[in-house]
Amino acid sequence: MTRARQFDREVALDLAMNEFWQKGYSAVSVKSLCEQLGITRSSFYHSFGSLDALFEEAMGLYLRYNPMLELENPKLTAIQAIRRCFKVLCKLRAKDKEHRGCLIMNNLNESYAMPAKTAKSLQAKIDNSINTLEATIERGKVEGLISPAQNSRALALCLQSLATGINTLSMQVHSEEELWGIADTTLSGLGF
Amino acid sequence: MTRARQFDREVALDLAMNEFWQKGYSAVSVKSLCEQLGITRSSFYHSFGSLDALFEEAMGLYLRYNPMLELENPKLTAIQAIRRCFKVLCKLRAKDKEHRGCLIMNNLNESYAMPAKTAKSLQAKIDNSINTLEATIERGKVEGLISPAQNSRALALCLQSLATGINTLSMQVHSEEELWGIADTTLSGLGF
DNA sequence: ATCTTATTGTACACACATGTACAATAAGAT
DNA sequence: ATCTTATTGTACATGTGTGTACAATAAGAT
Repeated sequence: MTRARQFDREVALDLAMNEFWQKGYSAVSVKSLCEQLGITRSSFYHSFGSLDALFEEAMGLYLRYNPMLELENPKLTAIQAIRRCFKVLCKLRAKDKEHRGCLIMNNLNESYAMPAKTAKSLQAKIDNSINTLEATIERGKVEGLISPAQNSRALALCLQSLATGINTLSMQVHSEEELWGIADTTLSGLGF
Repeated sequence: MTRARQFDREVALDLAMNEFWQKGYSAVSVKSLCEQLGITRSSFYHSFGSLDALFEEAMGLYLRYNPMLELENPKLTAIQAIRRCFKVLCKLRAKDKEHRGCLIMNNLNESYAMPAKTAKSLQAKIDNSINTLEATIERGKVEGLISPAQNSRALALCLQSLATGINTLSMQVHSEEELWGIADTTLSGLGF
């Protein structure tokens, strides 16, 4: 019917995700990606449309391994889920040999270099994380594990702050034990 | 004796600091700075040597208003100093109309784009922050306000994580009360 | 064998940025 | 008035990146 693509789109997307993760949005160019992939820019624009579109796709791929997904695990109580979520986060960050932290957080401060739409999409992912945490805390109240007197939104912000802190610190603190120490101590202090 | 400089070096440094703060290291160019200052690149290189050297100077200027300086206030106990430090941080971040977060933290993930020396200098500032926190906790132990059974390094990492979290969250959460809510709740949980 | 069409190759016309070189300038000391 | 010297103006040579345009290619359906 039509000429077949000569490169693997999945491989390209994976490379892009890792480039954005390691180097950050503004240090990734269409040209450098194409050189690494051995394809022409012509092919690139045809397959991905634009660098921003690819960045969006890369974020999507990245979030397929989001520790926050643990929060939706129905077999766990809210508190178990939250603790599990942070445990997985610490393990994931410590396991990363390149200590890249979190793709989403790392790129938040590069919003300025992005088209407004892309920057908003990035921020929305963080809002979404806060909302998921808040919903989980609400679930904990229903389960009777968290006092209804607590402010769910405020607690969710504490947890989001903790996640951010661990993500960033993981770039300099490489031991899973030390990272989990931060999470465990802070979570316990917050009553989780 | 010799021809006088036709622009204000302090003004230029201040502009540079704000550019690095808002846009991040890799989005700031010698050219754009010069255009904003109305000077030639020739003058720029003469006065500052290089963009990296200017970045170092800008970090120095930025850190003159570092909330962590509260930790060295001799009139406060270790715990008072730590709480004051976070109070000041929240106030500072909320007061920033542009919600830029922290210059140092924001640029950590752009390390890849910097010369190795600059990246190390940046990371050293974070290490230094952790060490200052740890020293303050040690002081708290001497003062009898913190149990000697606590792991100072681990607690310092918790606080550094909290500071990072607040810095980052402040880009999306603009209310001082909400930011201080995170700090206060987490600090209390940690025993501060 | 021919046709359709997504994909690929090549080229153009820009824009932005870098670092250096060298001559022109001007402030103030002699 | 002249001299010294940091500063400034202008130019060069180069590198990197962007987005588009158009022709060449090739896989598979007819």
